[in-house]
Amino acid sequence: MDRRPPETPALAELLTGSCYCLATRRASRRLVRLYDAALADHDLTISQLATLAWIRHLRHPTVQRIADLMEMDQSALSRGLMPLERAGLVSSAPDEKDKRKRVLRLTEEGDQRLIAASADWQKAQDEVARQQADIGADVTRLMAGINRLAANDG
Amino acid sequence: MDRRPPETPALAELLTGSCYCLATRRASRRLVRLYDAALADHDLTISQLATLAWIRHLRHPTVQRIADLMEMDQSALSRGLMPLERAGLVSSAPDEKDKRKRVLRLTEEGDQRLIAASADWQKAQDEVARQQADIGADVTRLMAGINRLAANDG
DNA sequence: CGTGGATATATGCATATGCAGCTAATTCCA
DNA sequence: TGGAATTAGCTGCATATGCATATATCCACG
Repeated sequence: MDRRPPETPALAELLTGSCYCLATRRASRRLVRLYDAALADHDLTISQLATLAWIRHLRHPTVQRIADLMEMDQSALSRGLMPLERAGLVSSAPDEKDKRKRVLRLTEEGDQRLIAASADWQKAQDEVARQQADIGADVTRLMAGINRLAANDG
Repeated sequence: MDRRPPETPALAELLTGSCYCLATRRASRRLVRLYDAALADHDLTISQLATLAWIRHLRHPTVQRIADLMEMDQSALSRGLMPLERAGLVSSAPDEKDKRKRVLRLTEEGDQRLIAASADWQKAQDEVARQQADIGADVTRLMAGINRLAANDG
């Protein structure tokens, strides 16, 4: 006899992979594994690479500013910076004009590691595009939809 | 004067949001926040809801089997089960035939919480679909592409 | 009937994330 | 100008994840 309880419509839908949240997270996990592996030689994760890139890009990079740009909680970024500072890739100093803020800066090594790793990031990116040429359009469409959701937030 | 170093093509691409990995992860973070908030009243995360749903669905749910289905590392699921067992929503017993395996089971309360929470999951899912009707197609396309990537793995 | 290889779990270690709450600094306004 | 409201950042707490590794089983083969 089958001891499994009867399915409900909602549970059935959730399990068939049609939950937007679960499906997207799954895709995210796969890609992160792929990109992280591509960057492993540089001892950087894709998240850390992005953080370094933002610090290099901005005129006046602070924790909150980067967190906003990466659309993540400031506390998460704050913690994410720790291994980078520990590794000597990022340094920081309080802002002269606003002592609450912490102004970030890439060290010489941080800059070099970022540049070197970005070449392997490009390889991973190209490889994904090569294997699945439409993915760019797919991701673009998904982000457009997601952005519309966010717009309704406040 | 502008102290920012010159951009490289790769870094420029990475920062403009065209990194498949970062874009997907960002979308994932947003959706997780949204669904987790929708489930907060039930003290469940979207991840925990999925885990409970799989346990309820399978004839013979074990850690590895569910990890495979959710496409995540077995150790991650193993840890994810802890709060569920601690909360009394899931119980387990060693498999009679194969003592290495741990057979999972929903408790009465686990079953009730799952059913109750799935109604709110449906609300979140419907709300997302309502605000962005195309998202289903977007996610489907993305997953199809991602699945093609995975096929090239082994 | 061993024993080596494969399988199922768990743990140590590290990053990734978010929320709540705390402190310091700044800003705004009466 | 002085206190309220806001802003930046941090820390405590909890889950989410993956990799490497240790342990217990199981299984197939000699």
